[in-house]
Amino acid sequence: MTNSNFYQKVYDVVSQIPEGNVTTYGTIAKYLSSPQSSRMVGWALNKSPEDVPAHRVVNRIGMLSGKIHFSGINLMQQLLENEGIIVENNQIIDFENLFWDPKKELN
DNA sequence: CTGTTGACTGTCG
DNA sequence: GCGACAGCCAACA
Repeated sequence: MTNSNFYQKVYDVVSQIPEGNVTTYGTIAKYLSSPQSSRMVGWALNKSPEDVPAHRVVNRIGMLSGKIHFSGINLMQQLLENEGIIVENNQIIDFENLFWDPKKELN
């Protein structure tokens, strides 16, 4: 990481999320610098390239808060279910078990 | 340049 | 347990 590009780091971390796992905006923000920048993560993902699996990133309660930004309303849920993640009522089931911590995995 | 908004989170009542 | 308020920073009108 030559330059501390917040956006680039977000893309980098999100891209490394294993299939079938999810994380939260706050966790990524905290891993990068400050938890307050969680909104910036969302903003970054708004402009995120298709290479970034933004559908694996949800809010702290495991709810698909960003699904409305996807082309289809259930596209995000479909993608998650396709990876083996159970989603119901826009909320990830067994979220804590599927949670992926970059600070723990990437160290 | 000023003001509002946003894929969030934590704290307070 | 739930609703409301504040903080943070960047993009957009």
